[in-house]
Amino acid sequence: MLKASKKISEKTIERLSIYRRYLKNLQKKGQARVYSHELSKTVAGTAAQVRRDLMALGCSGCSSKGYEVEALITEISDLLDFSDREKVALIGVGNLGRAVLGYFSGKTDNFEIVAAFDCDSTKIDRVICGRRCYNMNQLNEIIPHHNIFTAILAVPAEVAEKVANQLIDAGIKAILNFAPVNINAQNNVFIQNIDMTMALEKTIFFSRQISPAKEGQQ
Amino acid sequence: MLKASKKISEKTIERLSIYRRYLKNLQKKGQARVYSHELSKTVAGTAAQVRRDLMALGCSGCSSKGYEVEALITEISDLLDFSDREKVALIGVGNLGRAVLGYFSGKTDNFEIVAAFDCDSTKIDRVICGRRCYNMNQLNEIIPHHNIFTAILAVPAEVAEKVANQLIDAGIKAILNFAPVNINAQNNVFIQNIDMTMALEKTIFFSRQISPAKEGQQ
DNA sequence: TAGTGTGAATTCATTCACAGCT
DNA sequence: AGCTGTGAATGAATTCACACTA
Repeated sequence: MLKASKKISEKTIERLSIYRRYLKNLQKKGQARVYSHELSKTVAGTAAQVRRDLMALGCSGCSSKGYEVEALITEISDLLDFSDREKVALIGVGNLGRAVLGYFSGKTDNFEIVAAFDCDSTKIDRVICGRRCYNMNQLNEIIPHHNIFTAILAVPAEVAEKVANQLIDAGIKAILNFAPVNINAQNNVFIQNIDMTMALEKTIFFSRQISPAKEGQQ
Repeated sequence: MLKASKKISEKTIERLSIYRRYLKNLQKKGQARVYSHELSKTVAGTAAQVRRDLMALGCSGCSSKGYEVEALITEISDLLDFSDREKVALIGVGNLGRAVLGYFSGKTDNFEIVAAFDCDSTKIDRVICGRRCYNMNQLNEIIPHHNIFTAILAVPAEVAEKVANQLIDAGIKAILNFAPVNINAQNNVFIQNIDMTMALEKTIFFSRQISPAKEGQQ
């Protein structure tokens, strides 16, 4: 866990996550090796870009007949994963929160949503998608107690910043934010936004543009 | 509608969408003017970046005491919107699709999800979140008939590419893709990905890094 | 005085192009 | 022959810095 590894760009981290998902599929199918040009298709990029990304990783098991699937998965996982199953909290169990919970349930092996929180008393203490829903005022017990450092924020925009600050006080170090507002986080906290409205407006915009190019990720 | 305007970058389009949302809030509150440094907070950017973005727009009503809120909204809307309420189709009415439908219902005034599609016969012809759910094999009638050019793809990864091609055949020009696979679209079609698993893995990664910076949008 | 507009400088990401390996 | 590894070139996005304006 003495990772550190000088400086891998965010863009590269994003692509490594996508490569890994694809590699795991290859592994399931029994394919032992991949070429960079094959991986490049998963991110709509070039082979050279893939090689650069893998170089940043430390690259390892490279030969002139492609990369070893299993070695790459191990390398990427060494970088991206800290514990076997990273614990994540979900804040906000409305439509979107429940969908997110459902979406991530079962289909992954390197992280897990272990607790959900809401302030709606009709949800508290109920079990939703297999997760117990806690009261927001229990944040300060449960988050440190379970050693949770990552939270998914799926609350209304009006309260997002306030809740984010509560999360940070409780020890959260990174937030995946679905609320359509910027969270002005103090340093030392990472905010990743998923702004669905912006993404859809952008998509609509390009639906009327003449022959634009491909694209990747918000 | 003879927009064209040489070349506005994707990043700028994204930010303009975000500025507009914020500007509409200001307008509701009755604020008539904004400074670039105020807008910059909505995207975790700098004032200079905002001014550049607005310059790309054509900028208009700028003075030395900030920008006019209403004029900016008009300018941005002239660029981003084509019709009053752009029509969008939703493909896949599972958990995620329903959440997306719920998320966008009512809360917006410049686009609307007018049709939903699924291949699950228990959903077809039912009304879900106020939208009639059609059979996938009706794509070719309904999409051209309603002049729909934008689709939200919320189907399982295994079928995403196949369905995307059906959409393109039906006349769709841009796709907001939630499936965790790259869609290898022919030219002239725009694909915007929202990869929630990648976004969460990235967030988890940074939860353990020492003091990283802020961030915007997938 | 406190903002905007913008050329120039900088930083960051991607692609090229080619040597080296199998 | 067809891949990888990588310095060098290019291109895109951002920030600097300062003249200009009300």
